[in-house]
Amino acid sequence: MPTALPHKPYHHGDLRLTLIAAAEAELVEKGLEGFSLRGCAKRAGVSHAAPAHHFKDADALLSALAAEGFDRLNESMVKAMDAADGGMIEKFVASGVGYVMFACANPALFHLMFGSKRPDHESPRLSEAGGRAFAVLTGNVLAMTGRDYANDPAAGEDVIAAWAMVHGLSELLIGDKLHLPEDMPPAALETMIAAIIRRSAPKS
Amino acid sequence: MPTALPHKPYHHGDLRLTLIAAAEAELVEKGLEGFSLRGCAKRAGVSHAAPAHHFKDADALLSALAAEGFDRLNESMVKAMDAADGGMIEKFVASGVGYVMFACANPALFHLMFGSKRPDHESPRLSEAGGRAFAVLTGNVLAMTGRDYANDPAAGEDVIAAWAMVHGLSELLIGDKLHLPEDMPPAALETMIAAIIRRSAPKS
DNA sequence: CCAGATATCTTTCCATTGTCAACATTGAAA
DNA sequence: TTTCAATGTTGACAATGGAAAGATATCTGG
Repeated sequence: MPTALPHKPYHHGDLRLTLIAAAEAELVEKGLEGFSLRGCAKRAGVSHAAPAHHFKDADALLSALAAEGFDRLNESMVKAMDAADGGMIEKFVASGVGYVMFACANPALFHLMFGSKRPDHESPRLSEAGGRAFAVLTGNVLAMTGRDYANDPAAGEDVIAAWAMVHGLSELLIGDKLHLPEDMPPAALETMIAAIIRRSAPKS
Repeated sequence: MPTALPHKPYHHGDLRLTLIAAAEAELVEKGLEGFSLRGCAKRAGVSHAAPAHHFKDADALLSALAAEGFDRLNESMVKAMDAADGGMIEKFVASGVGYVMFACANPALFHLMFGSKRPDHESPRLSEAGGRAFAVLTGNVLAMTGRDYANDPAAGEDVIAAWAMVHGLSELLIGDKLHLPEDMPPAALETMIAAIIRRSAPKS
């Protein structure tokens, strides 16, 4: 057994990553509206001014967290898509379900990613992560229609319709706007979500 | 006594209504994240503590503003619907376009209404105003299908799909996630929105 | 018509927050 | 070893939401 209790080191080690994790915990617990940088510092066990050495300001920390969120959204879509068996339509539907399920599992993070101006959405890290997630959906839609995104205006409409459907569904579910039966089993919910997303599939 | 309906203040004229208007101006200028109660008071020309006599706290003021927003959303949908000529499908599409256009014209307010937990969404004033707007969409969808909302599960799916589509479209447009051509004329945008909403119409 | 009573507004005060500046500690390069 | 940049800490500041208490205008009962 360690005889000497380790005196808290002056330097944390990897405060940057710890702060991002702390920020997510803070976000989940307090919501974006109650989010506090000092709260994150406290969770990480450092003084209130320590984060400044890793993030320019509170919004920069939220930017990093949002970017991680987009990575995980992307992962959720790809995993669901790969697990789906069936034709391209089913892969498309599955990726959409992955999108919605990510939102439902991470409402506060989703809100940060899509409903807040605090993260710097122009930053390369963030816009590229968002672009990758967007590309999954776009790829699936275009694979179904065989259209040319760059030249065929209808292709853009296909993509927008599909994205709007999964995104709107996510927002309404998160915001608890749909008054679904309380006793609805998760499997039934997922089936319903899939059915609705299937409606937005381009009719080739 | 000229009027008698609500309490008529005297000092300021009607600080309650003035504050709601000030809150909207503050919201539009600073966004929800930069919204400040003291800023509202300054706009209204009163001391920073005056609002407390009309609203329990800042969130209560935002609740009142959100409720007004739902009234105006409702109005936007009904007006667009009434102006549309054509069958029920066109009325449905028009009301959806009214929804999206309201969102585009009032992004900050829309964000307050749907993307914030600060307003008390359980309050009767707010939930009833939201219910009225929801009912317009529901009514149109059911009128198209002739389904029974209470008993036919597919009816609920029709409604959710339609709402998710218009709502998702609104969020994506507001959030500037769709990289639409800069030079796109508003009329073309509206046409595209209508075309996308039409996809979500139940196929009876 | 007058004297509380009441509603409205102001001033003052406090805790919390984000950010800045100044200082302390550490590990690593020179 | 010495220096120094990176990384922490403490202390200060202004802005904010909210509470408390005083000031003032309007209403209401006599």
